[in-house]
Amino acid sequence: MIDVRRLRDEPEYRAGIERKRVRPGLIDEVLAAEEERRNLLGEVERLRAEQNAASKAIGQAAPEDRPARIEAAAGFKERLGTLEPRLAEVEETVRSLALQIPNPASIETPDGGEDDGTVVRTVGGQPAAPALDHAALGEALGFVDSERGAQASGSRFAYVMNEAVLLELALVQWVMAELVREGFTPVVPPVLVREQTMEEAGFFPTDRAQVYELGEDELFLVGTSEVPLSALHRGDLFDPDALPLRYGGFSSCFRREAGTYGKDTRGIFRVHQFDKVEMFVWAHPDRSSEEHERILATEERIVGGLGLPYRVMDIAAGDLGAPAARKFDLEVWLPSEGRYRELTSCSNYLDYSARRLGTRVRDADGNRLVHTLNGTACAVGRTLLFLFEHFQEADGGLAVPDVLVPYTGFSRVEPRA
RNA sequence: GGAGGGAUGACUGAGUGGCCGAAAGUGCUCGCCUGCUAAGCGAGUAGGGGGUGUAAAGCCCCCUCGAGGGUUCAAAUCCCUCUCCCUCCGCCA
Repeated sequence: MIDVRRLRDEPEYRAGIERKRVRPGLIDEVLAAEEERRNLLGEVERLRAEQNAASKAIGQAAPEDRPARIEAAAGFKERLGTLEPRLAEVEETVRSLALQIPNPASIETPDGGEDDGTVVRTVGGQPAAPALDHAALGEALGFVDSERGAQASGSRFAYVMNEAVLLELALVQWVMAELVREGFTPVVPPVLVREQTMEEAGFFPTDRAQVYELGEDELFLVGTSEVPLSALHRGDLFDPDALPLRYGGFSSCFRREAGTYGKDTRGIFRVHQFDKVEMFVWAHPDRSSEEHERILATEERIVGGLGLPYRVMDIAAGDLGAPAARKFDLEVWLPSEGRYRELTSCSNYLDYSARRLGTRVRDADGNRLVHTLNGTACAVGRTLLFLFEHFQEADGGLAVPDVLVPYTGFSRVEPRA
């Protein structure tokens, strides 16, 4: 949730919002509702003050004076009875409008939309396409069965099998070990959460269409472990030296992929269910930018450590998503498509999510909201698919990246006869 | 699934209708004391919001005792619903 006061008082804050895609007029609607709220609030508070004074006087009055005073005080109750519901209504209006407003883009974030991100750096080359693309290799080596997946669960579901599973487990273990070395606390979080958790994490109402819902139990399947990780410190008040707190969550992720019909239909590039190791950091508000750099560096160490060629993109304002103020993507070269595709991503939410969560840090001049950041340590399925192309060998076999060999116990998968 | 007990400030914990935003203790801050440290002594110390200040300070007010609603002139305290924690029984591993 945004800071409505800053929206009112700081032109730069408003400008950061306007650089994202916002429905015209929305901002002014919130400000108008907020002004009405404050006017009503003043009235209600004045009445309540009078009522409180009258009630207090009754308590101190002699018993024989009380009946008359009680009768006189009864009037407040009635007047408040009409004003308070109006105030509640206006407050709800402010809230529901404010929830629709995205976090302002950081001043460093480039202008524009999907195609306007800037390349920060490029690491590695752009190898030619191998004999089989990732989907064909997955099928040929018995790694992926999309057909049976579709029979069991529908399109965009797949069985991952054989050595691909061992590769997945190796990836998770290696990545987790790297994170632990960096001071991250490993977590396997709940993947079903309440609506409130979705909202406080910054996903509802804006991304509700992407989320699976279990109506019977009023629970939602998370699209990333970022959601339950954010709930881990809901309402907490930290001492400054407790920060930063770094968590590495491993979980399955579920996404409806609404609005992606016909996109990325081959293989397991875009599926409804995948496993992911996610970084989530609670940072002191003065130091979130350096934490962001640190998360990015960790992502580069992981992707680079696997030997995948990539480039780092500074994502443009219009492409950030509601909660992020700044975001870097790591795009890896996908030889079969001859272009870079997103593999990991890291965002700084500043106080956007922390405001709803009520997570703060003690500070010399008052308590402040903490900043939250998150980044993909390893999107397992998609990482596998890049390996299928980059580590494919001339005979149709697959080499295993050196860093994973200690975890797989084998260094190559032979082609099938 | 059934029965009961509980949730109070950073933490422990008292408080059954007005004198309670809340005893006491711990922690923390400042001061005193003290070769150093520990201990001791004194004072202060909840959060959020609105108003008034150019700003900071200050001042005034409102809300908050798990969450939401209700009763009452008045609720931490009484009633209802929800969430979470604990104990017992049953069921499953």
